[in-house]
Amino acid sequence: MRPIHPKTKTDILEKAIPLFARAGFSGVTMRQIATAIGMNAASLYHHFPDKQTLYVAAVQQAFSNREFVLSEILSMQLPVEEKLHRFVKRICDFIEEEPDFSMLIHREILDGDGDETRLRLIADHVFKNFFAAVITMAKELSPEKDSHLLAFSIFGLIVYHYQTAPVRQFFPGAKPEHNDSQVVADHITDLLLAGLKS
Amino acid sequence: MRPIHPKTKTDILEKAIPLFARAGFSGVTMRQIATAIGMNAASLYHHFPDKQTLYVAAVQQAFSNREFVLSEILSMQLPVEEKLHRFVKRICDFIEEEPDFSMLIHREILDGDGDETRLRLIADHVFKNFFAAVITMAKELSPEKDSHLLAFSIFGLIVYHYQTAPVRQFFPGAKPEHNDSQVVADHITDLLLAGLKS
DNA sequence: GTCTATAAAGGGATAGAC
DNA sequence: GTCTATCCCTTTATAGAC
Repeated sequence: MRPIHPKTKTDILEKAIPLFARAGFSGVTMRQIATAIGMNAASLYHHFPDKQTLYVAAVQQAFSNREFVLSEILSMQLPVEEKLHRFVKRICDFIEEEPDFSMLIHREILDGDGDETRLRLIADHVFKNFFAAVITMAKELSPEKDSHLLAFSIFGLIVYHYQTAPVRQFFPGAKPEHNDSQVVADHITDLLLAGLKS
Repeated sequence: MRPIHPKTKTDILEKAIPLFARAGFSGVTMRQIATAIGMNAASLYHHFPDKQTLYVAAVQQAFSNREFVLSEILSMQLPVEEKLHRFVKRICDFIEEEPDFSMLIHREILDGDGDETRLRLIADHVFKNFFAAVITMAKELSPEKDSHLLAFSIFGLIVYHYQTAPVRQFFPGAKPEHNDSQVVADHITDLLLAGLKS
């Protein structure tokens, strides 16, 4: 007589996450979610009172258990240059492995503009650990700079590259290897360490 | 007996742009657009055959006549450091002045993933001139680097900062002046020129 | 060129059988 | 816990008067 409810509920959310990530709240219907799971739309209402609640639960589900290990890299006994490189590479790999997660954050920042609750969810659940790690990393490299601006600059360099990946292919100089995390991480690390004048 | 049609059609698009920018295609109804203009929803169908056509026209309208002058800065007789700074500042100011435009690009890259036509529209109409200017700038500063990666890195540094503005306030170290284009441009220029080790 | 009225379809949500 | 059936409202889109 074990409860099997938790699994079912989580199954729904896991199937809903990629749908919401790709089309947004108003771009996905309850019928589409139900079809993706292989159940009837009415059955969703047994697990969630309404679409909004299901959506918020899906976002929270997507944002939980993603506290991946940047701190591990920070505590390594390595030159800071090597640390930074591993650090950037780790974030690149994560974004490549979890495209739905990245798209959902991207979309939440866009759609949640003005909704403090939604934005705080991202800030607290998603970025908090990332951010703390980047701050630590940045201070080790450049203690006198504004760490807030610097942390978002480092994130931006990485994230924007993947955000624009679908459209980058149409620009001059685009190469297949520009989507290789090793190449991207090398480029970003080099730029961060030495700047344009290197 | 002058034709007043063009004006009316453009008026509709100009009112629709901010709505689509903030809520996306499926987040905006024909009634909302009509209300924003002060006309009946049915009347919209006199100007556009359907919602999809109106949307595409709105995006094209938003993306046209935005060829702002970066080339002017490039041709100035100034030290490259000063050029870069003006260049970055110019882009920051533009994003601040045209938040709808920036949000619409942001949203189109997200939603248009996989749709080659929509992505090409962005590539050709919006970024083409930006991109060419950044390439020129980057090559002047750092001819041996990969100019494609570099151009997107420079864009990314600037754009990501504004993208995350609504959520940045919830992070440690956030200050009001982080939303001042002068402060942002100074930070980014410094980082690009000298890197973290400065 | 804009309106009212309305058709036709879609989508959120509920009732109740199993 | 899932299904069928259905309600009801919204939305896209059309028809036709003015």
